[in-house]
Amino acid sequence: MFALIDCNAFFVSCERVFQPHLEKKPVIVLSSNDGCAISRSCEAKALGIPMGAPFFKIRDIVEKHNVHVFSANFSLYGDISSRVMEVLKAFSPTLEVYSIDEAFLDLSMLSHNKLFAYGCHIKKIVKKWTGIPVSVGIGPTKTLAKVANSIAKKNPLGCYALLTPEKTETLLGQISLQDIWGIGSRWSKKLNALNLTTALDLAQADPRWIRKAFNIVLAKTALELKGKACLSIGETTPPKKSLISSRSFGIPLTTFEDLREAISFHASSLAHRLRIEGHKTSLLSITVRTNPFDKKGRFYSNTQLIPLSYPSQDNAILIKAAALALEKVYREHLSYKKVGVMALNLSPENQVNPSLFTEKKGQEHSLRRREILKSIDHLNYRYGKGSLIFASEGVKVSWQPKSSWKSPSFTQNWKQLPEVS
DNA sequence: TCTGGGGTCCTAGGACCC
DNA sequence: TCTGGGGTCCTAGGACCC
Repeated sequence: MFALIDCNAFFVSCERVFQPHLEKKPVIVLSSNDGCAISRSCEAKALGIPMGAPFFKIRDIVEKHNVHVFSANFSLYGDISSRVMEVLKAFSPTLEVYSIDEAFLDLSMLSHNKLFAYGCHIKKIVKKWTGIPVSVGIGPTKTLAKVANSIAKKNPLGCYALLTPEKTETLLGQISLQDIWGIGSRWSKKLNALNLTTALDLAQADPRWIRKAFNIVLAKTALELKGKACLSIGETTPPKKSLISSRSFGIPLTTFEDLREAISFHASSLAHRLRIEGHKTSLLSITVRTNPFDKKGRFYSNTQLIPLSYPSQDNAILIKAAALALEKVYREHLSYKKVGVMALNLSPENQVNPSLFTEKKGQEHSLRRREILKSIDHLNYRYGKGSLIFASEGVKVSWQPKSSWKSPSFTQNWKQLPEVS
């Protein structure tokens, strides 16, 4: 049996932990650049603010009903998330952190009649120890635990266990396909066209036919709905396969120099994250694009792959490669809205695979580089992010994303600790 | 005026190998 | 006139997730 623990309106709940006066009030958290609503309290949902709504489209509701608005504060949410996960670890030998606000637990050590009470207990303890409200869904497969969780969200107890095939069948008959984990809008449309509309329809379809007509992913979902577990619980988090750093600009940029600064910033930030994760990259990819929503301007988007001659985690190497690639995709007279850099082909940093052409001198050089980069990381850790940067990143930062309503870093910065008077 | 960021997996097609 | 079988790797694109 699996349990899925999902934090309720997670980002909003994080803000509420440190600002309790926000309880029972409509609250939303915006995405980067204050773009879209990505977390809503249930009061905000009740006002008709949809998930992912662009802020300018809901501004009227926000002003009319005094909705409290926050810019995303991801360092705070990440920190609260790890506290929640730490608490959850105590409830099962196997915990899989699925996302910033969700985790699966293996509960196969419990007998069926104890599951529901155990779920309620988990909910109570997490709330008490972290301040975060969660919902608990329990089922014989991950997909069914997800279904149970969506029911738990509407249940005043915040917990629901899907234990018998009869109950499961009745419920699946009432759930439409697009509400099932792993089935998005495209596939549900295709399935509807084939006369499959409820989760039960898919559960009763022949998985071999699904495999043929669609793919292996959907066939597994169908089996999972039937109660046959195809997805196991991951005991360890597998190493990352790619890293991305990208941002939309606060105001559109046009000049090559401005874009190069933004690209350099992302390349630099990737190099730093690679060192933290203990990885090197041997393939970079940069992407530039104009505003896809701009009806008047011509939409332009382009990507360039850049193989490196050897795996690296050095800011200077990544910056140079990315800036060179920018020359190939940059077009004049366009208003760019976003750029990003991706690191691919990751390998462990300690996997020594010296270049055929690297001489002894080169080895010494790379040792020195490693010390320099270590010092940079240390200084930025001690004096704060961005204290020491590469000049190519630019000092004025023309592309700063908007962030007008960010809460203090309550748990990461001594100067911003909440005060009690 | 104003529309996020960071990931994963699968598939098809092309280029290449012996 | 007649031209194999069995593979791998890479890339782009499409779908999905939170």
